[in-house]
Amino acid sequence: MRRDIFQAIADPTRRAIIALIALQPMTPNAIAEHFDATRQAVSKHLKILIECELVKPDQQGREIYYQLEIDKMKEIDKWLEQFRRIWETRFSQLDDLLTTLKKGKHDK
Amino acid sequence: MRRDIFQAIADPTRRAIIALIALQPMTPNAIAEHFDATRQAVSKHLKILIECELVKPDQQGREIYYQLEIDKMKEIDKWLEQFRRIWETRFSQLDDLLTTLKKGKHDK
DNA sequence: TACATTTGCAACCAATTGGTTTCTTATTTT
DNA sequence: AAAATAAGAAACCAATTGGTTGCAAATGTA
Repeated sequence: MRRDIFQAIADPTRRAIIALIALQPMTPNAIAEHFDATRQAVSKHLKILIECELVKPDQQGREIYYQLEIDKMKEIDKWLEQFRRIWETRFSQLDDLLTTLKKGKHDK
Repeated sequence: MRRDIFQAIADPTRRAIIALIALQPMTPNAIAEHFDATRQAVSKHLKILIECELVKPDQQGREIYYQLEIDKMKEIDKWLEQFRRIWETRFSQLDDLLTTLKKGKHDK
């Protein structure tokens, strides 16, 4: 079931879970209370997040705290790099254009 | 069919299409030739990409060139921001720790 | 005008997805 | 020891997905 991080963040509930546990680890029940989702639904999402190593379980007695592996998020950032390079180039081109226009205005 | 950019980039073929047309617009046939995907499959992916405004068609005679709306990619970057803030904080904390350790070493 | 090319669209299909219900196991609490 | 709580696992279901095949429309070429 070849699971990757891009599939993991495709679901809005999963993105909400990620944002929720980014700051502090939480149990499935605690997470479920924050949305109108059942504990089981949250559990299934967590399973997917664990599969692609975006989330790590931490058992504490009978409770399991799930915490975000923030470093894994850098993979998205890394993929974005190629596009960031493009939009920054375009921006500097626009910047050049504006500079040229400004110059012309002063010259007239 | 509430489509968003995160769903759009979830599919690996779609990510490949995005990367391919990022630099130069292409026709569906040209795109299809780059993968082992049929023209129709590519067309369906393009339809999804258009729906979430990540790609724009540009008709030129009987050919249609599809080009990436690079600005739309910034939405992902914007979403990542909250996590970037966290991993940068953690990094500077680690940095502080290393500085402290180094200091101790020099002091002994 | 007839033919070829490029493309979109609709119908269909198998696989996957997100969710539910039910059940079992493990750990607390009373 | 008995009851309550936390959570994973399995079976099931409707909706969506990625893909296919076949067809029609539009544009270009002989």
